[in-house]
Amino acid sequence: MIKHEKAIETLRLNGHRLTPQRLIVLSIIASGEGTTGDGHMGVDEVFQAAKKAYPYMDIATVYRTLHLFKGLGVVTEVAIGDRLHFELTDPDGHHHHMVCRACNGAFNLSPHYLAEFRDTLNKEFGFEPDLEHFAVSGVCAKCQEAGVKPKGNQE
Amino acid sequence: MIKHEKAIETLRLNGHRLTPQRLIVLSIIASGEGTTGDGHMGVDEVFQAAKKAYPYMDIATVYRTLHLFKGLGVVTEVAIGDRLHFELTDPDGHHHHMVCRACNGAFNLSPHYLAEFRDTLNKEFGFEPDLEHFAVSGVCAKCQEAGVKPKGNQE
DNA sequence: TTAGTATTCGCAAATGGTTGCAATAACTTT
DNA sequence: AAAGTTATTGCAACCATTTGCGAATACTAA
Repeated sequence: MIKHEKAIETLRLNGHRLTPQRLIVLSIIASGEGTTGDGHMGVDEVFQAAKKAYPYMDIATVYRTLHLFKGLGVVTEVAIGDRLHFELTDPDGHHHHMVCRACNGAFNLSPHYLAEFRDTLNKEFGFEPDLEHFAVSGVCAKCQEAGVKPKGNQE
Repeated sequence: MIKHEKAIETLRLNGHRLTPQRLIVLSIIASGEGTTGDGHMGVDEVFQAAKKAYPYMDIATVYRTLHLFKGLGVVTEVAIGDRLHFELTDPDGHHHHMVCRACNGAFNLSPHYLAEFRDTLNKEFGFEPDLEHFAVSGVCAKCQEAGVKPKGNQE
């Protein structure tokens, strides 16, 4: 797995130490699909898997590691129903997410759809939006159809 | 203040009880500019002010009340540097926010800039985004100029 | 290969925010 | 005006996440 190696290289190049905890978290995120099967894992999922590999693993270390990876661009954070989820950063072009408030499903959104928006904000206000890791909340087509009652009252 | 009356009417019409706690929170939000002076208040600001008016006030009640108001559209929630802030909903057309990750400033964004984006998501994916209370994180013009180091590493 | 040192870890305590529950109080009905 | 019903409250416990701190450890230089 090349992603792995590259991530490790990134760590070393930035002067971060190569600890077993970090390698474990990395390999879990890299290999793991999570229970949802859509490519990202909840923090607790990562933690549980990590404890299996290394029983002294602490939840604080998991959070710290994930944030480090996020800062290095190795991993992408997605907020799903106010829990944090993480996935390996898509190497061939970032994608964004649409997160359904009814079913908590996360759907990929190509950056192309945001490019215009960014341009406008730049030109109009000189504001540089964080769209690298961007998620829009809403209700997906399936749940609209099914008339599923979303959790967050949005009226 | 007409806003006040209207909000109270909204409460009654939806079958919610008119408790002193709710009236206090409402008047604080309605009158308060907060320490930032940009129209929205942090939860703790609201809580402190509310305790002055009614010493038994509980933080849980403040949260519950603010969420109720939010659900009724009376109040708008803005996440600023991962703290929740609230403001009276702008009666003549919603506005959205650009929140600067460096200085935590919040700038209004007219809905017009999001209309296209919503249309695209609708047509392309059938996804209905929650753009009523929408905030884009980023770095504002002033902070970019000043080269202020933002807190969240976004690389 | 070992000794030095700065980073990282595990732990425990704190954070902002939410929730369950029994007691209270706002509205309804009479 | 009083009694009944149900929403709402205050409290305390809880949640996910963050942080301070001393002990442990990955790297560096010898």
